[in-house]
Amino acid sequence: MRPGYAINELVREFGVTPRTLRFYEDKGILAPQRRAKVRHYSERDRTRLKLTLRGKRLGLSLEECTEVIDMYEPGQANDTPQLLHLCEKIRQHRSLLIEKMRDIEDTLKAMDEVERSCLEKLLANTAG
Amino acid sequence: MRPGYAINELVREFGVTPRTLRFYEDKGILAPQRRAKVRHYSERDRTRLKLTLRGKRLGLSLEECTEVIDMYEPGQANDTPQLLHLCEKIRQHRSLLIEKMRDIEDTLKAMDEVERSCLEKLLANTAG
DNA sequence: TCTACAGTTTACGTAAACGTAAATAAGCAA
DNA sequence: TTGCTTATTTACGTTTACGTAAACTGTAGA
Repeated sequence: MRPGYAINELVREFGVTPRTLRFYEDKGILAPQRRAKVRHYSERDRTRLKLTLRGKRLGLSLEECTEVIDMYEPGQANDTPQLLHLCEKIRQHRSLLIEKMRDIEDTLKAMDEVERSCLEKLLANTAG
Repeated sequence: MRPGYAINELVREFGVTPRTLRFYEDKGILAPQRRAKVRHYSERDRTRLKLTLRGKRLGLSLEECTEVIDMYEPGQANDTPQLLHLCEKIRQHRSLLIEKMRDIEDTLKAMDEVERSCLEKLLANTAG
């Protein structure tokens, strides 16, 4: 039994349903081997799943997730035009991520404000 | 003409369609006044729209967005149980945001790696 | 060998977030 | 007032990302 994962192992580890894994397979995100119809996921599958779920948490669509994953697995992009194209895609995704970062920072600041005034009111309540 | 916004002003400013604004109205996110059937959006509407779109960029559903917005507009939450509940919601949302933050940082690091190896290859190409 | 059970396939269903088309109404310019 | 443009309403359509039910299969244990 080579290192690999049954469907239910990934299901438990990542808190998704089997349906989700099969759906991702349909979409070409995962490509488990079969031993008599039964799926066996590789380390690479697990990584791609992890990256996909991370992308989803950031609001990416599955298609965008695969785009990002494809950037991580440049495979054989060795000629100059392809490398330049990859660089450009990286630049774009990075600026999107930085925008999200700013969004989060702004939201966190605002929430700190709300919490502060909330605590003040609570203090006033216990004092009164 | 009091300070306010026509539907097309918001449409242009935020790059959404009128349909989106009407949809958000249906969902109770926006509540423009009417002058003979025509919508006029207030400053508050504009702010709520802005916060909604920010939330969407972070992968929140519209329902989650309204939850967050409601936190910003605590209105009259003055009794202790409500204030405590608000504090708890803040705590939860904050931890979600921090998780997203980490996701972004991890992704950025990985992308930096990919870019570096990409630039190396490019350099090798021009050198060869 | 029987069976319980985990996994698979097929296919229709669903919720969210709008898109789009058609008919109607309102505002504005000449 | 006519004509054009913009806004509104109604309602069905669409995409994404799965959920869910039904029927089948493979396999490990009693």
